Amino acid sequence: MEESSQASREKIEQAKDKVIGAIAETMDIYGVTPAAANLYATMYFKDQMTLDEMREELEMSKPSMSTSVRKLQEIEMVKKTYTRGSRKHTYAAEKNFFRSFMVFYCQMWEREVKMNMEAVEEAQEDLINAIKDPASTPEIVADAKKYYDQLEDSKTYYRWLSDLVQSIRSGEIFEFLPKEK
Amino acid sequence: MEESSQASREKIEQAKDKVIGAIAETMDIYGVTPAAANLYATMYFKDQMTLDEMREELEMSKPSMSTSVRKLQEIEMVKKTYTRGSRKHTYAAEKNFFRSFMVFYCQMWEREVKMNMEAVEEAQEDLINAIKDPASTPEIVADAKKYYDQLEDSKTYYRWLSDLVQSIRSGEIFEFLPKEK
DNA sequence: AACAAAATTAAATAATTATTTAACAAGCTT
DNA sequence: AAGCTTGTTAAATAATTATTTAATTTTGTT
Repeated sequence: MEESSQASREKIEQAKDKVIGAIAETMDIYGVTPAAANLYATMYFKDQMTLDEMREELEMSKPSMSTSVRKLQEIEMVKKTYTRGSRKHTYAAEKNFFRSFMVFYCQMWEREVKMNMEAVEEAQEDLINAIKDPASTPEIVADAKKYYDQLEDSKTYYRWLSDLVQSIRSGEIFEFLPKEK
Repeated sequence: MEESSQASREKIEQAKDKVIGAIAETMDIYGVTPAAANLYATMYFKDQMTLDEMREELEMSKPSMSTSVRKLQEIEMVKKTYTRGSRKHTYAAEKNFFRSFMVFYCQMWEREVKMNMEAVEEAQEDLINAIKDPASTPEIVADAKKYYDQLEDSKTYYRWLSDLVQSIRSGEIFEFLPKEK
């Protein structure tokens, strides 16, 4: 053994690896590839990294690191950092989980609300046409009304989800559910 | 044309298809296969369905319907219904999106909190050992402390997420963010 | 402007995941 | 209990997605 302090260094590495493993494993939630999940978890304990350092540390190809970083930037879990002197690009992990939560879920929920609300509105138009059409039998009208009401009901949910997004974005939610208790 | 009311029937089908398409498309969020997503969206406009009706309607294999239904049951977006008389199993879609939201996200977030909290607690133990170890150099101790504090900070987020789950489960959140405005 | 280094894109391969067909097991009905 | 219907499991195939190697483009330095 060249130095007894090496044992402590290893304990630290072990500790980090436990957390890196857990974060990477739960990151499938965020719809990222295993490479991106591992990368974020690794970066979580680093100040900043270049693509070559990532490749070295994860033992993966540079394009894989490049696409992973881009994907992580999209959901704002990684930000580009400007380091003068070095001409390599440097990137840093967002370490504030609250911010990651906000960006990721708000983005996702807004897409869901937008897409589904649009479809619902269009569908309701069609249903109204069927209801108003004099050629429609009473049975058809009843059916159309039933679906119309079901869709109208679903809008309550989409509006609520939209409100939730607003409340997270504005930080209002933390008045109701404080970060520290 | 055998009956002019057919045009209205078609308008209704068109309307449903728009919503079915949108729901199925946004359901990748819930980590289900395309088959399961399509199935749920289709069931959303039906009272209840048997496996054979699903196979017929989606033009897919019965085992595919069987596994899709099971997956949807796991996240409680589909429930088994008991229909006397028929010996075929029948299933119904959960049509209350609030309930689906609750079950899905609470389940997911609880898993994330549990896994990551456990890893963090274990890692912090290791770090304390490194800090207390007399063989550790001052540099090692400083490093270990830095990581310890970072992990301690992350616990604030996990506790908050856990509170959010509680608040959704209990319905308390709807006092702050009402369903209808 | 020319060169070198770094990053990205494209094409090919590898790995994973979804779906189907075929075999099996469980559940009713007579 | 035998036989038919329904549902599930297992193995094989198909489709998709992730990753790599190779080629190209971009960026910065001299």
